[in-house]
Amino acid sequence: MRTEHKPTLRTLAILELVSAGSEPYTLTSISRALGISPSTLFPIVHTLCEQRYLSYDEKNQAYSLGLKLFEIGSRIQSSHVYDRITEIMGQIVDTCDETCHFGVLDRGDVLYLAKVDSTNPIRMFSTIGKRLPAYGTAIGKALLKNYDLDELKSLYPEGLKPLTAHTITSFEELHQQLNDSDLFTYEVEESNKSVRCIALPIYRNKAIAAALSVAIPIYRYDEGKKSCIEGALKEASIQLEQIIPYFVF
Amino acid sequence: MRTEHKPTLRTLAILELVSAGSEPYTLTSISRALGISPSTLFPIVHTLCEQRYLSYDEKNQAYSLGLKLFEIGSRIQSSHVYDRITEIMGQIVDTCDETCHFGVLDRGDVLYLAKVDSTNPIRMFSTIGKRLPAYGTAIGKALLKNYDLDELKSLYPEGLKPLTAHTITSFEELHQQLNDSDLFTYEVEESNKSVRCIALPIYRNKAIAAALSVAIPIYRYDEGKKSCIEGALKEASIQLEQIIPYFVF
DNA sequence: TCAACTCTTTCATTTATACGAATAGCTTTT
DNA sequence: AAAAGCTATTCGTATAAATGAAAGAGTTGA
Repeated sequence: MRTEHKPTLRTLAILELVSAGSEPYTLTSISRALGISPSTLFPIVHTLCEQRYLSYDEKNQAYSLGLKLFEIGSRIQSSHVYDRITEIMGQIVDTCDETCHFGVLDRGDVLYLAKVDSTNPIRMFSTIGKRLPAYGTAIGKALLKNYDLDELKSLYPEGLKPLTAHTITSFEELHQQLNDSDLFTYEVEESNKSVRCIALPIYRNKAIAAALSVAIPIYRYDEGKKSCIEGALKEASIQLEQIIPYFVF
Repeated sequence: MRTEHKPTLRTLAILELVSAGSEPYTLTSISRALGISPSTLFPIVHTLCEQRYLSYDEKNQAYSLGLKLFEIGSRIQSSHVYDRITEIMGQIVDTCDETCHFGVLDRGDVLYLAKVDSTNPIRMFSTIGKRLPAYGTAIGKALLKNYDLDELKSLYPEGLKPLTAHTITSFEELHQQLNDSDLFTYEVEESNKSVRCIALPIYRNKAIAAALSVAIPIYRYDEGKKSCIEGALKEASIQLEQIIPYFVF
């Protein structure tokens, strides 16, 4: 399993570069950014345009992200399983009226796949596709729950960088907290100021496949809210674990 | 502009194949589907896995869609412009309480980029990323408005296939209807039974860049509803045309 | 008006990939 | 229990892509 394919790497590097940047790129700016000569890039970029993975503005000579990736990416969201997940998350929001997230672990980061927010339904999906270091979030801690100390250290070779003043930065403290937690994991202003989170893992075949979390503005938090959320999360996790065998993720 | 790059085409063909199919693929099944030898595919597919564009289930020896494409695809939805679009669409829904769509023309199809539905906010995005032939939808007609007869014919070389019993299947009739419409375009059960649609184009530099539509169940439709929707659509289009210069699409 | 600059595009040679044949591991069939 | 299916791999050679240099094409500035 030590095979790398340079043409594919080049193609993907272009897509990532263009999708990450807010400014459109020219062929030469892509060349500069990737350290690949324009003559190499030329046919690749043209093919990407032809296949609508990139779009080219002839007037400004600028490449930007095409619609194909949007289309392919949204196929995950169009699946029946995805509908079921947001439906189940909706029940939590109906009960507790707080924002609910669903995410998976991706190389040490939480990747947010779904979000339901009761107070502003129009902007529902604004954080979908975003990522945060797992150690700094409740949902991430749920995903890291079964990691031992060495695994944690190898996941973050550069250490635990703080996201806020409250972020856990010691591997030992993180591991201790993960060990101490039984069902739920918690976060107190560790990724966002003035926000608490409660999360729990979703299992598939006795392994953690995903996690669910609820975020609460700190001023709205009390013991009643906590037990309401924990009840709703537990109930939702039971339902999710019934459909999760069919997950793509 | 006649340059094609086979390695890139192969890479993209794999991504499209795996993302389109509901079943997971093996290396050999990808090989069969694309007519490319497994030994060629081998390093490409491994690289795609390494970069998380594909994921590999070692137990079942099955490749499926990785999370990277979801991540990149959702970057369009995370943009500030996208937020603004859904916000403006939300105003239409607040006024008329009917489902609102936003889409662009993509090779003869409407590609739906955004949707706001007032009655079932949880399943908001279920049709995003989907596509329909433009000639069979109000939103598509808005996008085709400035096409002349020859352009329409070359866009659909295989003719206008009916989606329902009411779909327009004659190029002449379609072109006539596009010519007759002044601001709004209409659809009466041409793509979905029991659904009417009203749409209008969104302009950027005097060219049609996108379109907005509202769908109404036929039993709920009357002249009052029609004028309410047309007023809301017109108002929204003015706001959209102010932000549309910054569109990626 | 000319020159300097940016970007895209082409071309011949070096360099890397693509292919079929063959190997090896695994599961199901006979 | 042997064989006939699958599957993922590896290897040597034919073939195709990558590269830097150089040429167009268009734009900005003096």
